[in-house]
Amino acid sequence: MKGSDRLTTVLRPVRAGNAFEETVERLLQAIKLGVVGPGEKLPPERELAVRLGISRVTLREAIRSLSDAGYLEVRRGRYGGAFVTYRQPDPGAGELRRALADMDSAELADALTFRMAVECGAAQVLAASPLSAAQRTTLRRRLAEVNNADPRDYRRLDTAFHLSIAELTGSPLLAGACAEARLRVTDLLNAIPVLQPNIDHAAAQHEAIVAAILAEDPAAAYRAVAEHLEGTAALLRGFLS
Amino acid sequence: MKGSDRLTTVLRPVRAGNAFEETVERLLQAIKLGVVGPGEKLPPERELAVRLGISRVTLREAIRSLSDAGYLEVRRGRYGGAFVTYRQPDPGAGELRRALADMDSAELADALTFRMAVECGAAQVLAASPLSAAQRTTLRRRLAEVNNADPRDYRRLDTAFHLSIAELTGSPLLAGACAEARLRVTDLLNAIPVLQPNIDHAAAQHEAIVAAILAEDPAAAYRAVAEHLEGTAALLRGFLS
DNA sequence: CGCCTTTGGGCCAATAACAGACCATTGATG
DNA sequence: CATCAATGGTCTGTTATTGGCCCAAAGGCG
Repeated sequence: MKGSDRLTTVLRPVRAGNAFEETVERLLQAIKLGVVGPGEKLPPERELAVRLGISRVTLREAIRSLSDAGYLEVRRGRYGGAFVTYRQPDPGAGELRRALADMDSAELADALTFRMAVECGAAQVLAASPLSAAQRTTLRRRLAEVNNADPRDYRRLDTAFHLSIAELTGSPLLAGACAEARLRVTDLLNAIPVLQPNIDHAAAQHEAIVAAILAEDPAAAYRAVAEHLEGTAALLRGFLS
Repeated sequence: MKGSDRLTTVLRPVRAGNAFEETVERLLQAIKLGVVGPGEKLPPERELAVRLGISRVTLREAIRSLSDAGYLEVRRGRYGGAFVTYRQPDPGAGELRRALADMDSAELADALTFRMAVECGAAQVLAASPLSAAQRTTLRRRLAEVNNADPRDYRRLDTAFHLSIAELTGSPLLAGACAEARLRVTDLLNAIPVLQPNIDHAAAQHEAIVAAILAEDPAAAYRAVAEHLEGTAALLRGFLS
């Protein structure tokens, strides 16, 4: 990006697509990030439409298309709803190649850079502020959850852990940015096989991140998060070249 | 924000308003951030509509309303266009109070936290990567521009300096996030009188930021940016209580 | 069993937004 | 002074999106 491209930075597209497409994308995010886990259901259409700021008709079209694509199963009547049927595919090396093929290298670099900046920033901000007992507890609980995760739930709880850090700062804007960042690489992350050595390694790094935040040491938090993210980033970049 | 509010983080509104409102907002950003300075003109309608991803009709309505509000002056014919007439008001203390009244305290805290995270992250990412000669030059030039700024142009060049850091990372997502963050506090910043002691103080901090980045020292970059932003943040917070 | 509540399903009329074609104005330039 | 190219101004028909209303299914409860 050239320095003179300031116009491009600010005068960028006002909307990413039409309401239908954006809604599909958003719901897919919720599903793939595991915000709504397998077997759970989305909020009722009427409520969800309000949350998303769109009409119920548009929402229903989006749900319909996700249901056609096999992500959701819709049931009518009381206690009905749109239930998540999606499970992360068990990834092989081919899976990752395929996922990477959907993304060009500039886009990948953008996403990785963005994620690095925003997650490091969030962790430091959190570490730089005095933490309440409740915040400490939440952080420790999320950490314990990832560490005890069933391998099938690993990605979901890992995401939950990372997002919690941003949410604990109390800034919805920051939490949204981290969710966005995570999302840009989810398909890739989900395509990486979850192996025990990787989990152990990540667990140690997660511990370091939490320790730095609890110690209210921003510099250490930065180092811990940067190291953690650099790991997967390097792995993904490696597959591209 | 409660930890269980993950739904709120991801299932947030798909669009902030209708196309017209969002367009007005975006153009106002470009004007207030000084991306298009006083006397300069916006890109031609046809081109701008493409950039913003909206129809020309909608864009024209937005331009019309900004022109009615006195931000723009539209001239027809070749070499015509929408020229920026807006100049930042010379602020007094009352100005700041008024600007703060438009924002509740949660919103302000959100914006300040977001800005802190995202600008610190950007500076660190930039400092953590090997810099090209061109990048170094751009950075130094922007710094010199702020330092030599006519007081009337100070805010604009200050914004340019901060945005450059994010842009130099080469990540449009990150640059967009920084622009967004800056924007959330522009009205407040513009309402703070620009006094010589403040300029001198900021200049020293800007020097420190650039020095840290050029030295490729992320930790120092974090400290420098955090200190710089904390200054204005504390000032603004002070006015609220 | 019959009713009630919650939830998805369908439909319709009104409005927003768009794409594209064409007109009008203006200043430079030959 | 006539022409041309770039630019804003206007119109028209089409598509997307909305809000509101009512229907249909399904499970719980008296």
